[in-house]
Amino acid sequence: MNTISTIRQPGSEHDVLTEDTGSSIYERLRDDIIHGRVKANERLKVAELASRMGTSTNPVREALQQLRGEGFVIMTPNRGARVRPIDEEFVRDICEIEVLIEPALTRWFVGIATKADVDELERIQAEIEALNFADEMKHSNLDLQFHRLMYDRHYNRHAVDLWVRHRQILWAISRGFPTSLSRQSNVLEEHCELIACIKAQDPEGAARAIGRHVEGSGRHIIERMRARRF
Amino acid sequence: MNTISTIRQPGSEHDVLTEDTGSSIYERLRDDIIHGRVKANERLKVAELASRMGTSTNPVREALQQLRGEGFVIMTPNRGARVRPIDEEFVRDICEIEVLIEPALTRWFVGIATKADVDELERIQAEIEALNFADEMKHSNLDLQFHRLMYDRHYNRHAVDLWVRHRQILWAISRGFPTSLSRQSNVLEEHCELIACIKAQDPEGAARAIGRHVEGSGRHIIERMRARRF
DNA sequence: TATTGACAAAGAATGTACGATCTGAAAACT
DNA sequence: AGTTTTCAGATCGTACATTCTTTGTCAATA
Repeated sequence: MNTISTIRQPGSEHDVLTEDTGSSIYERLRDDIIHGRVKANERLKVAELASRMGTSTNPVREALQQLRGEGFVIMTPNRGARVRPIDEEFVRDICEIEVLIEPALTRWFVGIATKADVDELERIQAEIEALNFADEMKHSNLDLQFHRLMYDRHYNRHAVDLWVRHRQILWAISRGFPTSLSRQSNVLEEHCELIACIKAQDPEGAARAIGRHVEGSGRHIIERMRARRF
Repeated sequence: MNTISTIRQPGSEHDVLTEDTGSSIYERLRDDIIHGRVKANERLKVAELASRMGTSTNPVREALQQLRGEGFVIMTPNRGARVRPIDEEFVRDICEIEVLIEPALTRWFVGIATKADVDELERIQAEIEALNFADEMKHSNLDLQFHRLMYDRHYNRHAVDLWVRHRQILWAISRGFPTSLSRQSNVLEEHCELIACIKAQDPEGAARAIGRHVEGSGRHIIERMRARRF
């Protein structure tokens, strides 16, 4: 039923609390991994992390277990945890999965979208265009609103959760990366095309549009990752 | 609620050593959740679980964190862990995702399959037919071999991991459920159709076949779950 | 002399115990 | 009756013990 948002949402309003409150030692570890601040396959020693985080070992252990469950670290018995590499392949894999899932979610949305929904999508899109990528965080929030409007009511909560998680990862990776001008115009164009298909009650067209959207987004992130290499 | 996890699994095919070491307390908890031996949204108290498992609280805490990462339990700060409900919707959700992913994996396999691969598939299929669902565990292993042959070499490790996890969940749920005769014949037929499409180098046909296979499997599990209700 | 093997010691992960802190609800009070 | 207080129960954090892995040294042999 409504397992609504029992899942934590690190994205929106973080920071500020920061400090060593330990509330986010999981997030700090996750961020370090995603952003590549710890090398791939590097060993994660609990004692070392604990002293760095300013806590004892137990919270670190539990954070590592959670990350293990999410697939970010790989643990072998009596041999500790290692960082799962977050490389271009990882991004490609995630995006390929999303290329399969998001069109399905979108196709369903076309069937249940009301006039109010379309109006709301156009309103958000207008805001996005007005902002014009000036503020990375605001843009991300608007983009999230845009897609959330389509997916949030879907009955397949598991698929939506997967989408949320993948999106968080991709966003964390691409945070700080500048968006190229060509990608900017593509994003706007793809959103508009999507809205047009929804208006026209064209599920297949909408699915294709979102497929291109996801694929383009993934390609852009990978290019940025390659560029950072130097 | 009394003897939740004290039941020994007779056919547990784990390689000797695991036994009651730390990782198995994770498996026991996971099994209890998947099989519905703990009620949905029921609170999981670490001390209680620890005494039942015969260990101290720390291993339990870490197991819970891992389960949290995998989405089986929901944790809120200072308020502990609750069981995420594993119901028909959950199974349906997982299957719908697999209906999207597995055809993609299969489509790719058709492009790289060799004659040796086809021979191996046919050999396994012959074994399955010879066994004819006489031994649930053996059948499951053969079926796993069959699909693993197709997926294991895929470049998208993330998608394959997702498939493995989903398969484990579905298998854990359906373990002990008898397979209806109609489902049995469908399984054999779908496998053969799949092999035929691979031989004929027909990716789309193979994708459709595996799609039906997954969908039929999911429907069968859900029907069995409903039947158990009474 | 160089290589290999055993063995001991350091390092790290896992398990146990206990104290601190928070939550939830019943009991006491105005 | 509604509000506050109190207290048991549970979670979370710290410290320590145990067990396993890894490393480094030294001796024996070719």
